Amino acid sequence: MLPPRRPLPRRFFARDTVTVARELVGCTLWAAAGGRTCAGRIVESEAYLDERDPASHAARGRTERNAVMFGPAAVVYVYLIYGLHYCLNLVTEAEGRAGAVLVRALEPLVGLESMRERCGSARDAGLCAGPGRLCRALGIDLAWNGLPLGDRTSRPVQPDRDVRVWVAAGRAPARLAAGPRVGIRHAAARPFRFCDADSASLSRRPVAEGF
DNA sequence: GAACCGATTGCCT
DNA sequence: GGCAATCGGTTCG
Repeated sequence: MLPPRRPLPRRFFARDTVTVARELVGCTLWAAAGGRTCAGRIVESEAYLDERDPASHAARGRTERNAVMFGPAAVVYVYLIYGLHYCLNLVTEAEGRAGAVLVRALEPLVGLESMRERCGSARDAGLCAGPGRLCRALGIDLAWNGLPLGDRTSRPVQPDRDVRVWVAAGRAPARLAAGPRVGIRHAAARPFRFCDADSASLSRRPVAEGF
């Protein structure tokens, strides 16, 4: 049985970033590239705020890289990390206030053949377990930055390449875990990471503390 | 400008 | 568990 496909409205994203991050767990992320459509259930997310959040790219104001975080909600923010991986974020909040949710892991649902092809050897449950792996599995790169969410709002990234990405409803987790964000030093205590505690596709296990 | 480090991953011991 | 890969933003001189 196929997962829900109808896109969530922009107003879902134009809210408090922590609320959006929490409610995204269980939703379905769709991504189409080069005529191949993939989807997965979001099982792990993290909230990144504005100047109030030292761990956020927006902590020190607007730059060329983080500009989309300050724009309208329901837009994709993609950036290069460690010089070799991409991270997918979904912009939140009203226009003018920075905010985004990092999508850290998916349970693969649709297009597993394409994911396997892009990722090489990995168990199916681990194809999208981690922000970098997820982008690789779905074919997401810097060219997607600034793309509005939607199943019709495609953008010809290159003459022969057309991409689209959106989020649909899904199956809410039975046990939603919250805890500190992964791999950050500043504001490390804030419980801005959310995940489905029972998923086999997390980037890492929830730590006992705070769950 | 140079040095340092990051919202990561995969391969090494 | 340790560490290299590899680039851009930030900080410091």
